[in-house]
Parts: sequence; C-alpha cells; structure tokens
Amino acid sequence: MGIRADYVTRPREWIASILAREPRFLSAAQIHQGLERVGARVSLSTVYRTLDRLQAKGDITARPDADGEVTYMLCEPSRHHHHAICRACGRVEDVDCAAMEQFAESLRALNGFELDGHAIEFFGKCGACR
Amino acid sequence: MGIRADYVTRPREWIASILAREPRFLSAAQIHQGLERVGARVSLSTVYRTLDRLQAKGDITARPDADGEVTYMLCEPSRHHHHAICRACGRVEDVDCAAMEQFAESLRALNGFELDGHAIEFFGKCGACR
DNA sequence: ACCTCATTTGCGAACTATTCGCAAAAATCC
DNA sequence: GGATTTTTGCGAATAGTTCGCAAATGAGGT
Ligand SMILES: [Zn+2]
Ligand SMILES: [Zn+2]
Ligand SMILES: [Zn+2]
Ligand SMILES: [Zn+2]
Repeated sequence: MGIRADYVTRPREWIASILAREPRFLSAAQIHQGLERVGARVSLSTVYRTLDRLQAKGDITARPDADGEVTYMLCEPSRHHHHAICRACGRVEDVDCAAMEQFAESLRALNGFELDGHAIEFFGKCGACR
Repeated sequence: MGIRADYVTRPREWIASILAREPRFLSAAQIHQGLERVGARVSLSTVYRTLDRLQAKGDITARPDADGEVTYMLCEPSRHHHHAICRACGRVEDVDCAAMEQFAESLRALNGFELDGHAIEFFGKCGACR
C-alpha cells in the first residue's frame, strides 16, 4: 500500500506527442487546440497539470511570451544552452552557449539563421548583496 | 480647438516618482502598493494606463517575470543594452552590448556583480523562412 | 478477466492579472 | 472662474490559470 505514482495515461501520451512534433514554444491553449485537431479530447486542466509535471521532471522549458502568456517546449533546461527563435514561424533552434561570442556569424553559418535581434539577461548578485 | 493632449497630473507624477527611485522591475500591483505606502491614492486602472503611456513614449521597459506577470522599469529601450539582475534584491544594472563577449569579467570589474547565470534569446528568421 | 485501490481526469467554480465603459473629477486655456 | 478636453475611479468584463471533488482510468494481484 505504498505509493504507486507515475501512471501512463492516454492524455499524457497525447500531450507529449504534440510537444514532440513541434519545435516551438506553445501555450497551453495551443496544445489544447492541437489535441482537438487530432481528435484527442483532453480538458484544459489536464493540459496544465501535465505541463506542470513535465516541467517538474525537467523535460520541458517554460517561458512567458511577450504578452505574459506562458509557453512550453520540449527542451532539457539542465543542458545549458540558448534559443534562436524565428520571428516568422516561431521555430526554435538550440544554440550552444560557447557559440555566444561570435553569435551572429555562427548562427548564420550553422543554421542559415538571419539574426535581427536578441535579448539577454544576466543574473547573479550585485555588489551590495554580495 | 485642436488637441490639447498630455496633461500633467498628480497620479502621473506620483507613479513616475515611484519608478524613478526603484532600479528594479516592478509589477503594476507593486507600484500600486508603493503609492499607497506613500499615501498617494491612485486606482490600479490608472497605474496600468500610465504604464502603457510611458511604454508608448519609450520611457520604460516591460518584461514578463517568470510567472508571466508583467513588470516595468524606467529604462530607455531605444538605447540598446542588456540587464544584470540581482538574484537577491532584484536590482538591475545596465550592461552595454559590446561588453557581451567578456561578460563575466567585465560585469565583475565594472559593477562588482557576481554572475551566476544568464538567459539569452536570439530572434530572426530561420533558414526555411528566409 | 475481475476486483480493489491509488491516481488521474473532467467539470465548473474560483482566482488573478489586465482591460473596458462611463460618469465624475481634474487639468488647461482664455 | 467658466468652457472644454483629458484623466480618473469604479465596477464589470475578459483571459489565463488554478482548485475541489465526484467519476473514470490505470496498475497489481487473484
Ligand atoms: Zn532548447
Ligand atoms: Zn521560420
Ligand atoms: Zn536598462
Ligand atoms: Zn542585490
């Protein structure tokens, strides 16, 4: 009568398969729509709960888009890297951290990506807080 | 009888002064609380409307925090630069873009900032979309 | 296959952040 | 101060997300 956690269920498989085939950040609502389009009836609550689970497991990365709506993508946050996001189609390509210095050139060379902007945030402790 | 726009009002002055004295990203609710603490009674709607105005004028930068709540800071987005955000106190220091290559060293040298993480996103057009 | 029981799901309600409509208040100009 | 326009506050509306709970489903044992 211990805990028998981690059931394999249809909704979870369906949601994972939606994420697996889309190399872009998707909102919970978009995933829900994707499920409907495939004929998989899953409630929005379950989508949210499953996304929370996947994030806790470290299988997906979450990121609020410009409007603050949270979006999710299959991507291991533990393997440190960055993202190149297509302004037109939203496609996300992983960018190795070492390539950061020559980012413009290496992006174009490696993926044919035409860079037109970037956003960087550094985190740490300021002088006062150290 | 032309348009006589851009009134100078108490609420706008109060909100600007809250932003002026805080070198960190604040949510609309936090600004509203800051106003109350100073005895300035301003509705939350006005806070939102004023923030929209300031953003349209290019005086402040908005950024959704990790939970998707939008936060604002006095900072000209037109002057291209990045931010170093203190994990402990939230203090934001501007980082010149050119310094990006040697970011860890220059950050520590310039501001005594102890870097322990960063987030980067590149934008543009992927090979398929060009 | 069937039974049992823990886990998961769906539903609707609750909650939170943000926006909107409109009448009352404030700012500007004369 | 009076006329006119903009801004404010309020409460209602909206949108994204979370919660509670009864019903459905998955896992394990027989
Ligand atoms: Zn990734
Ligand atoms: Zn593309
Ligand atoms: Zn700045
Ligand atoms: Zn600090």
